[in-house]
Amino acid sequence: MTAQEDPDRTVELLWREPWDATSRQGLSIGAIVRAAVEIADAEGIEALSMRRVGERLGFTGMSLYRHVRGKTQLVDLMCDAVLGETVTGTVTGAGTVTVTGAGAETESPAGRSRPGDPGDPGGSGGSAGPGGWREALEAWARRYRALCHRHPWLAGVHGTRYVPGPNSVAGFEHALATVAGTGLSPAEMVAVVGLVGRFVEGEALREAEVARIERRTEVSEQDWWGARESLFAELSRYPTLTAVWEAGGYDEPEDPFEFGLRRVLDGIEVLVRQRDERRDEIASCVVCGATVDRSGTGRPRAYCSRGCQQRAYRRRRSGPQGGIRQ
Amino acid sequence: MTAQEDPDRTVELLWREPWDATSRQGLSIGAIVRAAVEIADAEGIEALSMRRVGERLGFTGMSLYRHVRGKTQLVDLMCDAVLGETVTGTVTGAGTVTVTGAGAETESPAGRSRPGDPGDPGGSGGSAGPGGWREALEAWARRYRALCHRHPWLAGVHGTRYVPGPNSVAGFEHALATVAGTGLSPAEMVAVVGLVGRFVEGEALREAEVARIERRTEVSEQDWWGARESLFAELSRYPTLTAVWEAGGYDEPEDPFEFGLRRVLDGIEVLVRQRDERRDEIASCVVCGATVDRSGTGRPRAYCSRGCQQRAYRRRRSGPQGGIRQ
DNA sequence: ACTCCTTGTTTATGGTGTAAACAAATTTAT
DNA sequence: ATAAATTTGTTTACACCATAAACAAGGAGT
Repeated sequence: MTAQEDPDRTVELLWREPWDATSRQGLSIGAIVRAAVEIADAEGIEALSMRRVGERLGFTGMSLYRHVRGKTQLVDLMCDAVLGETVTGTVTGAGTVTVTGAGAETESPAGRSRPGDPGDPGGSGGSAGPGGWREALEAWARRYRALCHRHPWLAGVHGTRYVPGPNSVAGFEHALATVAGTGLSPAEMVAVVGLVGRFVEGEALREAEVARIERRTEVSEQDWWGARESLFAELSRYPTLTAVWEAGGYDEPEDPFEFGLRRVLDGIEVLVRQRDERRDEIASCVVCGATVDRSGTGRPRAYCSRGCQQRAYRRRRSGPQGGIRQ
Repeated sequence: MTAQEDPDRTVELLWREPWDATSRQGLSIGAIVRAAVEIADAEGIEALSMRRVGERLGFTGMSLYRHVRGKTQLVDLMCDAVLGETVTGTVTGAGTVTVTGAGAETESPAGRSRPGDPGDPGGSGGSAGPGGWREALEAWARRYRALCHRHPWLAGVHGTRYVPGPNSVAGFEHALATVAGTGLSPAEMVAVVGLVGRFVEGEALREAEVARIERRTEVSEQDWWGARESLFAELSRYPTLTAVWEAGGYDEPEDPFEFGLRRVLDGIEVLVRQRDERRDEIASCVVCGATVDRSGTGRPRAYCSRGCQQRAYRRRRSGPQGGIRQ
């Protein structure tokens, strides 16, 4: 979903509006989002319609439009609501989803999770010392996957212009912290987190689809493929495929998530090791590339001079080149 | 899409039916699929409807149902049609898509590509000697990505029960051949190809979505994020994110595809090297794990005894454990 | 000439998101 | 207290969508 219209209103809703403020006749954003999540969890995102949500709450479908701009915005809110789940908490039951959306400035008592909190989608702890980044990043990936399992529609809904809410950003912050101090450049850190995040989403998407179809058609993946004899008859003309098949390549398949995650993390580790080698070498200015004095103590300098520091600042002010995404 | 109903009919259509057989009043499967691809290419998959396809051909929407079971089957056919494109060929123009579906057994003159053909979606050449697997696999990934660029709906439509057609299988065969002879186990070969394939699809999905939204809303990704000042105001409380931002992590972002592909291939290379080390060591029986005699010459044995070979055979006969997917 | 089959059309059903007009109730201003 | 304004939910309407079912017309086989 894309929040195509009025993303600023979505930001407002996500970050500054109290979701539990019930209107005169009892409708509230929190209730709407919660009902929508319940429907999507139980029957899939394609079963989610404005009418369904409204009627579940005892209203008409159109009543929602007084609180929410439209369906795409509702989905945006659903995403962040769900991303705010405590990792250990129960999930899809009626009203279990924590959708408190109290103001960010006001330290509300029933406040939401903050970056670094054990309750954020990132979970506990940052990078646990040098070399600990891998365990932490892997754990983050697994928690994210578990979340996608609990809400099978989530992975299929994350768009490129998804407006990030507090819970989404908290998770991203945690993941970034995970690879901080590895010697990766800032851009590489962002890329690493994005890569792992999209990997998880991709795999979760498959897994969710398999589960959904198996439930709907009541025929397992294995049975379905086993019944495709008319297809297998055509496959004997492909030598490599046949060889792989006959060598038992499909008897005990690798788990796609486990296999993929290991490969991706291995690939990242290769990069980290590369950067690690150069960490102690001469640093270069981020702007002009000139060598930077290493005083040996304190925070290492990023710029060779005040001039370059200022140039970097001006460049930043002109706006980002790509979106901030999880 | 899932081909939920009557997949055997889809197999029939993909592998054995001639698509160019025009009926009395001029409708044919080939024409239908071609028109559908044109619409989806030009206006996105969400603009594709049975009515649109029918009317583009001068018929009603219902007329299609005499040739195609329903929309999901049509999408399945579209996939394989598009997967059959010559890599170098032109693309989205009217009628350029090669959707010849002549029989597989009969060597039709305007026949489709075969595994290993330079014209298959896999492209030319298998693994180019030892160590060449990486270049070949990378090239395959890039071709697949290019295909997804030409048909932005493709990546978002590949499901787990997608019925593979001849072009799809040819591409898969090629990719498998790419990693044959690396010392990977058959199951690992399948997993590697699946990982890379899904990575490409995932990235292509994002790229397609960005392009689609940018075209529809006429505001670039950069401009859109630049306009989210009300959001940025909230972000200063996240220390790592702020640090990354201030260090210029978003000034020159890594290209997600290039970065990710390198990581994934690096990760695979780690695995390949692991297997390579053990290649010359003592092999173990695939079934019972016992050591296998290495005669030193000829094809290395996979089983320790005739008994284990037979057991493996019976296990294979009972059907596959997972689907064959690209 | 008669029947059967193929193919395209018409009609109908139940679903979707949401714009616009409307009605009631509460809040605010006077 | 009274009137105006605002909020909030409802009704109606529109333009789509996939597709089931009945129907009509033409060709092929006998």
